[in-house]
Amino acid sequence: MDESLLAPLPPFSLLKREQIRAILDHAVSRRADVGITVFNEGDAAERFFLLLDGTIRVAKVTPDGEQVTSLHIPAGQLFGIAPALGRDAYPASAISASEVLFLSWPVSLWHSFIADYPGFATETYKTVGERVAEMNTRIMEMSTQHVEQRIARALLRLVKQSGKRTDEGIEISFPITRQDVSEMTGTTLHTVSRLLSAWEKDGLVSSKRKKIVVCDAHRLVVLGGA
Amino acid sequence: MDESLLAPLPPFSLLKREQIRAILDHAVSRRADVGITVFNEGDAAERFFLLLDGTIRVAKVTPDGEQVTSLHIPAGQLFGIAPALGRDAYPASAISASEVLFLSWPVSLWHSFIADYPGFATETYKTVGERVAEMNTRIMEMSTQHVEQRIARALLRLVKQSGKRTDEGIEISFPITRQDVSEMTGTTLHTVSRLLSAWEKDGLVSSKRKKIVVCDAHRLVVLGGA
DNA sequence: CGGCAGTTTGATCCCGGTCAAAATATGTGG
DNA sequence: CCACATATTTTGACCGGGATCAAACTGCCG
Repeated sequence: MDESLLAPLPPFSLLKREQIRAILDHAVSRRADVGITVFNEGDAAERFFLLLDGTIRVAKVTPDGEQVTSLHIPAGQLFGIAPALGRDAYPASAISASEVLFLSWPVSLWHSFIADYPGFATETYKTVGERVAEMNTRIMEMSTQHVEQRIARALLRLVKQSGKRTDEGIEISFPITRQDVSEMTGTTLHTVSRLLSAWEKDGLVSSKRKKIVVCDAHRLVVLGGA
Repeated sequence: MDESLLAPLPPFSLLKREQIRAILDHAVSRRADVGITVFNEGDAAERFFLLLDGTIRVAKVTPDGEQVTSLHIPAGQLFGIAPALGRDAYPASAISASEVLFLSWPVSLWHSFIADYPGFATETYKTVGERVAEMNTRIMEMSTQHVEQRIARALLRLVKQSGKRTDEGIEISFPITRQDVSEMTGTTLHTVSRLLSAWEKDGLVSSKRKKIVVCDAHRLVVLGGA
């Protein structure tokens, strides 16, 4: 495990090489296939995590078994940072949305990280702030917008966060089903399917099984409502 | 301004009397009538606040002027804590939902508060954590539940947070209109009105103009879905 | 080639939004 | 204290977006 992996990431950007080395020496690394649950909502928050590669889906399950995806976490970000918010249980589950590679540390180290490494706290809370802002926006969207606009925005968010340029357009870099999109937007896979079909006919997107490519982001933005 | 006002509040509970005195000496206090905007979404985050009395409504406005209420803040809590999350602008507006009394400090003091007063940071981030959890729940509700359940839960949340026992039941302690409830639940005042009328007929609630009393919380919980 | 996971498409229904209007409080100035 | 203006609430009629139900279709993997 090389220090240069962590050096460019926000939480560690202000640290010296030997500090990063010390942090790495305490880390446990793990790889997981797509669809693996890293931790479950309600579990005792015993570790916190850093995603090195892949995408993590943060979801809650309703009493009657329906999934609701509240957030996607791209490579390079911390996740499962319950201890930073004074919680002793994870408020949601973390599931790999692709093959993933991540590090983790016991929460007992959290306070020493904060104390010993300047900038670590600041940078961490900045990502918390971004996620709060994103959740706030989601709440606003769900309250006021129609399904079509919500799906358009959801795709744009994914594309911005983890899109890969291809010759057709920008592709979402992890496998994603209609069902997944419906869980992000509070609809049904049927509605998502109908909409994507229509958009494909218009040349807005192009999708295969578990794959979505946004061809005309600009028109999608318009659909989502300036 | 007396130190004993702050002593029992979470962010200050671990501090010594003279520390609280020092904090108070830097504070500006202000009173405001109902409906006053304390700060606006997008404003430069120059101060952070502590609500001493009353209730604050946190809201965003959609591009086309519709309001969405994302949170209610009860007396005793910090608000406008953008600096804690590394933001330089407020992500939402704060409007008084009743007559309010609050203190505020310039953000420049934030870091010294954190550095000088043990427990202040921890307690602050704990409330952030609670709000994140609440927003998460809101997102889940909006995704999966029907209007009736959402309104039931919204009322229960308000009643839990700032309910006052009366002989009829538990009363929401600040003036609240059908419109307000609709902005919390992403519906229309018409639907809220119809529902409250029906519930009143069933003896679940009792409401006057700008006033809602929950008479049978238990049955409301059932309506909201275990 | 059979079977499963994911997708598409059609038909139908109903919750809750929208439009419209009246009824009821509250406040204000004369 | 009354008359009028304004804010809030109530109620009815109607309609449409999107959920639900149902069934067929299309890769893809063993």
